[in-house]
Amino acid sequence: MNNGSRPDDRGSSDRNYDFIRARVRDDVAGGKNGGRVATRFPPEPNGYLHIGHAKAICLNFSVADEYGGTCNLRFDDTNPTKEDVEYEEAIQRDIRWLGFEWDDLFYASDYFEALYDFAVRLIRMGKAYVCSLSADEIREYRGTLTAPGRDSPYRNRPVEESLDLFQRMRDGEFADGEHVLRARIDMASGNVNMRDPTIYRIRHASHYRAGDRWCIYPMYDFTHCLSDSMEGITHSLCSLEFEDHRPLYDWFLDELDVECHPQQIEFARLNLTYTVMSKRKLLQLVQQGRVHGWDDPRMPTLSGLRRRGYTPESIRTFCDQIGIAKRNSMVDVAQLEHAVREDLNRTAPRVMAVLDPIRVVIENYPEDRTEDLDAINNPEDAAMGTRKVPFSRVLYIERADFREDPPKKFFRLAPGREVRLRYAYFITCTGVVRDASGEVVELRCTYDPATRGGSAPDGRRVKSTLHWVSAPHAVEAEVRLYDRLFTKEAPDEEPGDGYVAYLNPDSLEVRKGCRMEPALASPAPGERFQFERVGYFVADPDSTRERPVFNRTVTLRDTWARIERSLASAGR
RNA sequence: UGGGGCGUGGCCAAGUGGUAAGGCACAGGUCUUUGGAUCCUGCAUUCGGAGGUUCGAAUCCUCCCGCCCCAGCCA
Repeated sequence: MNNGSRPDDRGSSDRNYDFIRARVRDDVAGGKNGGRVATRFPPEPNGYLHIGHAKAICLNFSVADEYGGTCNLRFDDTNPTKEDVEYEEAIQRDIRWLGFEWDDLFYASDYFEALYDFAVRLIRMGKAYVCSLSADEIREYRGTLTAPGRDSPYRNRPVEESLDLFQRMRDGEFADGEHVLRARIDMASGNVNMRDPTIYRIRHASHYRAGDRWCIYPMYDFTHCLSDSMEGITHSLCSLEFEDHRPLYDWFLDELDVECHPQQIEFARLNLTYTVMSKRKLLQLVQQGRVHGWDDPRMPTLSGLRRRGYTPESIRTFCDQIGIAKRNSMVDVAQLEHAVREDLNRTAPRVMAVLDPIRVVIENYPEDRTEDLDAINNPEDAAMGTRKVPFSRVLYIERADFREDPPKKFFRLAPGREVRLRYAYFITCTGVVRDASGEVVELRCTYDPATRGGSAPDGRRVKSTLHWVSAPHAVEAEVRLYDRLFTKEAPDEEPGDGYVAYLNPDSLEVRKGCRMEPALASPAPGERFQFERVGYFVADPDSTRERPVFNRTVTLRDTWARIERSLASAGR
């Protein structure tokens, strides 16, 4: 295994063991499987990976890594009508991006021949039979949650007849739905999964990998456990809803008496506030055009988070912090945001960008003069060095950083007030210029030449520091401000497709005409920055030479916004 | 008396009979050329509820309550 090794990998650390790691640790200590650990991540290539999958990916790859084991990637591609190579490729890309590399790459579809043989063996043993009931009839015979089912009239079909029928199913002699192969278990079981489950169905559909070689396809329950077994998986980790399937998983492996019998262990899947996490709903958002694609930065998909500017490191840290347990839970998205902020604070270079510019003229600064001032690239990391930022007579600052009539606790620029321009000078506002409608369109200021670099020789202090951009040197850019996709914490809890009603109409705000320092002229797509005092941003692939485009990953913690809010609610 | 799970602070989550870790959030304070970051402090007399066992219970027993999953020829 060769994933990005982290400083805080378990092993020798003082971290707690979650119940799965505790179990693996005990199995290894007890010499089970010869002390070998083998896991796998088994997605169906029918959609894009999301942050919930990241939890499973981190678990499987990390557990293997922590015990010197292996972790495979296996595509559970047993339903030709839903799967596509586009999804397969996206899944591989996203796992690698997250920082993991699988030991072996497998496909359930490569096991079709072996799986067919296992099915034939079950028929010979009298443990499976071809059933010719219709889908509706099978449902009817299955009984209900509280009433036992009834035996299919085909349940005692002679072995030879089932064998013949199964062969002919494979040969394409029957139409979809005419027959099905069923395991012969117990129609009265309290566990509905054990009531003679279907293990093969006829599907005259071409498979994205197997082409038209097959017209019968194995079902998940049958395929999954045997695939795990054939791969020598020791611990088969999956989500809670498969708990009821474990007896069936075990039944197949026991009846077929295979060498390797993996232990299935279930854990709770991840739910995040203000988003939805089901592939079906995400697909619907894409298909209905409610977002711009699987990689829309508002999506909880890994490709969406990547485009949003999330780092793989921050997602891994997040997965580590939320833990693994069996109770259904809903993690606050603030926890995810905390993880990126923490990572980006350490690694993102600082730059100055004005998202909602207002002109500032420094009246006592010479018209034709330009200075290059030194700015620190990252105060958290001196090794990232410094850069030069041009300063001139005409600048832009953030419109929100000026108030003609400043409220209490507003420390920024106001008439007669002196503030610092970061890395530049102290300036004092001397007046405003209005347009015909009376709106302030320009600020007039003076600067103190003695404060070059941002500190006053006389020890004079100012209460705030503003970011700014020199107008003649500014790069014009587009900035996309993203917010949560839904207005409700748990849109998923709405019945049916009710979640759509809670889409946040303000989840995307496009700002054009933003002004940035020259360092932002031609960013590489995916390059991340902290716009000082504003937030973390990433260059979007839509960027062009003439017009860079940035996506807001997450805002900085904003104490002023909080004060403003409490001031407002205090009823002034 | 269908089967299978789960209940620890606002949100995650350790804890497995010896007297409630940690993270997020929140609230104060420190520091600061980002109202960022940092650092400090506070934040469950109590573990769904009620009984019981015990010197001692979130942990063991009994009963009760609540929530989630399962009746695809999906995974």
